Amino acid sequence: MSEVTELHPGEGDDEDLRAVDGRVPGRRGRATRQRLLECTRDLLTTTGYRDVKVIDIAREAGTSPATFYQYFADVEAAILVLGEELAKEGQHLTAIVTEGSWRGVDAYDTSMALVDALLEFWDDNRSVLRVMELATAEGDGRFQRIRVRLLNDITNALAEVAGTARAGGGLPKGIDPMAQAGILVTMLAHTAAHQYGFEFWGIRTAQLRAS
Amino acid sequence: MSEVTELHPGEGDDEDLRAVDGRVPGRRGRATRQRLLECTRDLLTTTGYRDVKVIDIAREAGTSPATFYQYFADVEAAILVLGEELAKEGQHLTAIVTEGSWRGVDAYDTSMALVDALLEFWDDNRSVLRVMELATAEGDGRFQRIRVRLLNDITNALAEVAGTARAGGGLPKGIDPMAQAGILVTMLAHTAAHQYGFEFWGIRTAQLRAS
DNA sequence: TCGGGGATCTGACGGTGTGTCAGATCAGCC
DNA sequence: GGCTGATCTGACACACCGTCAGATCCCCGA
Repeated sequence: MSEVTELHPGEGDDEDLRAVDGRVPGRRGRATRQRLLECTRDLLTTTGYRDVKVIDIAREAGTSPATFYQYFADVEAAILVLGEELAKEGQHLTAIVTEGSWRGVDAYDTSMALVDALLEFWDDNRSVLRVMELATAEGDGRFQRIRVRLLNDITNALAEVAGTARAGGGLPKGIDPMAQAGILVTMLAHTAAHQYGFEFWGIRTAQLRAS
Repeated sequence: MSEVTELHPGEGDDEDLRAVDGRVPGRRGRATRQRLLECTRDLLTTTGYRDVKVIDIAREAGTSPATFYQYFADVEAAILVLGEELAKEGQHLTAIVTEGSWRGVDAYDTSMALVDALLEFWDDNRSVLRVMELATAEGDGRFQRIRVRLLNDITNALAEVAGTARAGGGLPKGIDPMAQAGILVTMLAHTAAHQYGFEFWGIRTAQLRAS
């Protein structure tokens, strides 16, 4: 559990990304694809999800719509990839949980660090994440899977800690750590999203977490 | 606080709904408008938010796109109205809080009733509500206002109860009841949305609420 | 250095959806 | 029946979608 790599065996370093026709893109192609992705993300923060048009992404990226379709089936597919990137990036958060100290007073600091990092992460990527929420809620399995993967990394780590704490008598038994951690994360996310007295919740949940 | 009506003075019985050109619709017009609204809701449960097209709504309602635009500026405007309807309907939930008993063992039952009602409400209207969530997150003030109004009715009631409980020493002080209730509701909503062991959370939050 | 050939891009097109008129249709009333 | 305002819609100009075939670019071997 100390290694961060190789969590999803079967996938290579890079996803087997391939253009629409099944070809494996070269350097130039990957660059274009990346540019497209970044423009998608930008537009997503600028414009509402419903108003993100392929043509705008292409224009922004200095290319043509046809090129976009060379790499993505539709806008959602692009956002999906952005989500996958986030899932990877989110593993930094796991590190905080696994590497931090959860003994005694340290637990509080670790909690705070986690909450801060979580909030910052969500804040930086809210535009993508909220689409993920919607798509998941609408039953889109692809997004659902990524969402679960993203949350799972954090959740697993938390669950482990919670398990330890429970063993020590600090936490009540019979509470599914998964569900608990999942809700906690969602809660934090929404706290961040809706700006309900930040500090307050940061502290409260931190205390809760530290049990 | 025993009356349910007249919570928003200044608004008449019906909103001053008027067609695109400023006219006040008659009987037929209102019927068409309503039909359009229902079809919008239907399509929203059937199709993804991004794929709800005016032309489909119109077709479904047995009318033409032009007619739709007679009553709504765009699809979002229609959904907004659906949201307003929900805000009104949601006041039933308030009744549970204000009219239920919060003394002793009864508090548990009341909690359960509230949670059940809340979950059912969210479940029945999730398609509209999740659009509200997204639009709110995207900074759309109109949706944000409705969302707040909807939550506020419940939140206010809960906050009052919480205040009472606090006076009785059952709850810790220093916790903003607003924030608490708000999060609670969001939490429940997401619990419902993502189907994390329903029963479990129902019980847990109920206990929490009953302090 | 100079092609050759695959990788990459794009113009162009048919199809669908948008939003707005002006005019057609309808419903209630004298 | 015929008038009048309310309601609806055909038609249009415009925008976006998604897909080709072919143009362009770039790498690599000779």
